[in-house]
Amino acid sequence: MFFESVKIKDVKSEIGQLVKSHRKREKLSRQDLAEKLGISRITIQNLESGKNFTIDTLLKVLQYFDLMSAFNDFLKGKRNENDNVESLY
Amino acid sequence: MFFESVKIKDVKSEIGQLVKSHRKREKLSRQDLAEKLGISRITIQNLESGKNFTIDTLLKVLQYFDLMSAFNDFLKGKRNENDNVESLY
DNA sequence: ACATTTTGCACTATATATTATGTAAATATA
DNA sequence: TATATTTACATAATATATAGTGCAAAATGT
Repeated sequence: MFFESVKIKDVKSEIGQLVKSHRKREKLSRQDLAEKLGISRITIQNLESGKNFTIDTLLKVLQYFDLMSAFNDFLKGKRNENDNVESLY
Repeated sequence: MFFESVKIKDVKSEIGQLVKSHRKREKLSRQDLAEKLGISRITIQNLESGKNFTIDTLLKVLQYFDLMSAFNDFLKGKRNENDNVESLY
């Protein structure tokens, strides 16, 4: 019995799908979204197609689609989990 | 009445704190962690101090601290939420 | 107190993310 | 079908993330 591990490549692809899903939902072309974020359409293309990209690029996109606060909460939760591990015993 | 918005800078700082928290918990120096991930201590320093960095760097760290799968689930959840919005009505 | 390790912050060099542009294929629209 | 728009994939130039190094300050351990 073993568990398939999620690969870094998989997570980058998942991010790409997430962005594409939200972009399509608002009927925006990559060019449209890029202009709203002040970046180039090539960067959106790279992000959506699983290439490497910077955290700034990701956060600009999450911010535009109102996902940044949820992401921040996710991070806080994981930090608190960790901080409280030994204090539980 | 208004809500304070989370800034991109804040989220990057939160990531830095999360990484530092997990690293300290395992009593690793930045050099130690960097070697385990095959990157430089400078990159860990930049990540922990709120500078810009790449998604590859973040995912290597999350993978090491067993947070990558949870992050992937977070992304999947946000994609499914979006995909199901209009099909609900 | 002392020695050792870790961290913070310079600086420089290298690797690569980002941008701009062009072109062909794919998709959408009339 | 015909037209317009979007996307995929190159190339080349620029901006910046990453890496290597040195050194002083801070933290840690004995």
